[in-house]
Amino acid sequence: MEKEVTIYDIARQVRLSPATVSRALNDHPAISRETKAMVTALAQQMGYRSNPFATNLRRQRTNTLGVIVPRLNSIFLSTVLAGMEKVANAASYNLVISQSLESVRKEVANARTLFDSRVDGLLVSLAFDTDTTDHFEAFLKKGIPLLYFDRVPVDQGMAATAGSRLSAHPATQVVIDNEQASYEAVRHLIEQGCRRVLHLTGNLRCSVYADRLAGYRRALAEYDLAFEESLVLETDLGIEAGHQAARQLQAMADRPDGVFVTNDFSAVSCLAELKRLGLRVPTDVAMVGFNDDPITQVVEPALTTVHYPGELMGETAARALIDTLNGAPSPGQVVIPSRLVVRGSSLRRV
Amino acid sequence: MEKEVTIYDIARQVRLSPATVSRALNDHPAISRETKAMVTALAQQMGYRSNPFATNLRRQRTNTLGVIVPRLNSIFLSTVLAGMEKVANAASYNLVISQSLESVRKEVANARTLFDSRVDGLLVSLAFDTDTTDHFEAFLKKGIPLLYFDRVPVDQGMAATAGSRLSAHPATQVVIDNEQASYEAVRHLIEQGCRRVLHLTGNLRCSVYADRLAGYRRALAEYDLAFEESLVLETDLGIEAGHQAARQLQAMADRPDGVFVTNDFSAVSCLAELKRLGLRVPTDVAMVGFNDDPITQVVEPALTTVHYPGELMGETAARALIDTLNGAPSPGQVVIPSRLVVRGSSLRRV
DNA sequence: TTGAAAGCGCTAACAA
DNA sequence: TTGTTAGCGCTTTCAA
Repeated sequence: MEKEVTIYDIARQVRLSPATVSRALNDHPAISRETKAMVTALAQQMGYRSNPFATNLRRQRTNTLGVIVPRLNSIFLSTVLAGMEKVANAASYNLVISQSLESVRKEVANARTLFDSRVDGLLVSLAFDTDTTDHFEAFLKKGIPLLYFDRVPVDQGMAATAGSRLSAHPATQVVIDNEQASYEAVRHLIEQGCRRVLHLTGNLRCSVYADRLAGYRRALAEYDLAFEESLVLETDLGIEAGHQAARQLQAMADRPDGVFVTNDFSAVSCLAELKRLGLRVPTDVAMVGFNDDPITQVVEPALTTVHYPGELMGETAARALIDTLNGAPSPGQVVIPSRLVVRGSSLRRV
Repeated sequence: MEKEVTIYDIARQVRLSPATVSRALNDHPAISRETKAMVTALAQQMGYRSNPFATNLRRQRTNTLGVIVPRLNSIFLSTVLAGMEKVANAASYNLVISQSLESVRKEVANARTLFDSRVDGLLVSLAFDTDTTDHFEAFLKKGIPLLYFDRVPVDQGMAATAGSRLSAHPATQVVIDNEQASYEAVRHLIEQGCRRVLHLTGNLRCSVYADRLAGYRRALAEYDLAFEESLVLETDLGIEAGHQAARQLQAMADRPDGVFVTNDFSAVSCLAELKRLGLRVPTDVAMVGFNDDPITQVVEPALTTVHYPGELMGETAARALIDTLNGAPSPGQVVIPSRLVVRGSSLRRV
């Protein structure tokens, strides 16, 4: 374990003060070309590496962004993270990632940890059961920029803020227009001839699912179709939820002829079970999923779904946060485009 | 932006020295109960939070583990990361995660960044085309523990070290026995009556794929089946690779009756294409995948695969690294159990 | 263009 | 059981 080289060591060698070395290394304008060249070369040669703790201690910033996601092992979230990492890395920020495992308790703890480790900014997608943002107040109080992405606080969902462009809450948010995307998905099913559309979804306290339900209702209303409480299945969107939904659907007296699932994985498992039960997709039941998970393209029939650009969302969120850190004003709410991708599972009219 | 509370502020209030406050806060044995209680209470009340940079600068450690993975948006890797995060978090370590995007160049850059940010330890799964570990030498030289998981340096794969329990390289590694897992998968196909088994795999310079090929060969040899170069397809294991493999298989003169794919996603896309081409699975072609991705259970027929416990691997790796940091000797090579999960895609004899 | 000096907040050896 | 003191490595104000 060798001794670390410091700017003092370099200073001694070049017979300059540590201050000058520091300036030279930081490309300070007041330092002469030659000095800079000399110092840089020597630093390189001596294997110098700056000590970020000393720097951070001095500068009072960390060049680190905190991230809290519900889970790491989801293809959507890891794609978002990949986008964030790309942008953060390019701007020489590190990402400290933690997962709430869909529990507010853990989310609160994570927030606390990240606050204590003094991240320069925070990127958050909320847990299933988070219904308050009190645990993020500390960041706002300290002026640490906070950005919500995808699952934002409920009172900030698209449906809630529609009409009032500005949210009272000072945090930036990056979302897709879940209400509209859902509306289009359901409208598509109706246009394919569906009259009873089952809606298999997640926790409705979550902004994304609440907004999607709103879009579902809007589409029904527009086509004068009655909204039925019993056609909305609130589940954990797991593999089992899909199977069960299929069985429920089949058992219904007035059998639905369309299913809109807010998650591809669940949709695919529902589709598989429907086929097993002898129902034809899309003939008997047309289906639309959500996310455009790669899985949609390997099932038979391929699943119609809402394309949801995870990587772009991650990039956008990271970029927005870093911009804020650099003094730009908060962009408020950024809406990432999404679109319906029509495939075999919903195409009935040829 | 309020002023931060420091131990000096607390010290002033309780009329003690900063050193005592520091000790009290760190639960130092030499400090009296009452003092501790008093200090802790006041700290809490004043909204004190320790400054990790000062601490790190002083202690010369960061309580941070670096992670380099090929990609973030893979269900397997994000599951591994989830496991790591859980363990690290519990031991109050932060994870700084970066992705190499399967490129050595980026991997080298990431290693450099993490080295400079002085992580206490490093967890690495190598990129596709990494064939040297020179860029990690700096860590070893500085005595920073290094642990490889899943994709380890080639000269350290199971096949290479079989027999010689100890590797010359000082880095710990956490892997599954790819050679054995692959052997069992192929043996299973053979026992189901397959005589020509196509092997769709990834970059053979990667330890995992090289080892799996070795297992494939061993199984063939054991049953006196000839090894044919042309039956090994080295691809990027993407969705297209699966499709293409299916088409190639169909076009072969002496058509293979089994396929062993080293990745479920690719396997599933191959399966879908085989069905499209009119081949029956498992009757005409029996299939086995690798990873036990949830996707395997929603396809028809369900895919036989090698269960590969990502979360456990992540937990084990993080724990091993942290143990090393706490002075435990390196466990050398840790082998995580894996097992063949037989499902419909390979079951021919009833 | 460069240097001196102070200080960021904390910990630990040594002393009491 | 507590205090004194020095210093981790860096940046920055002020002065030259």
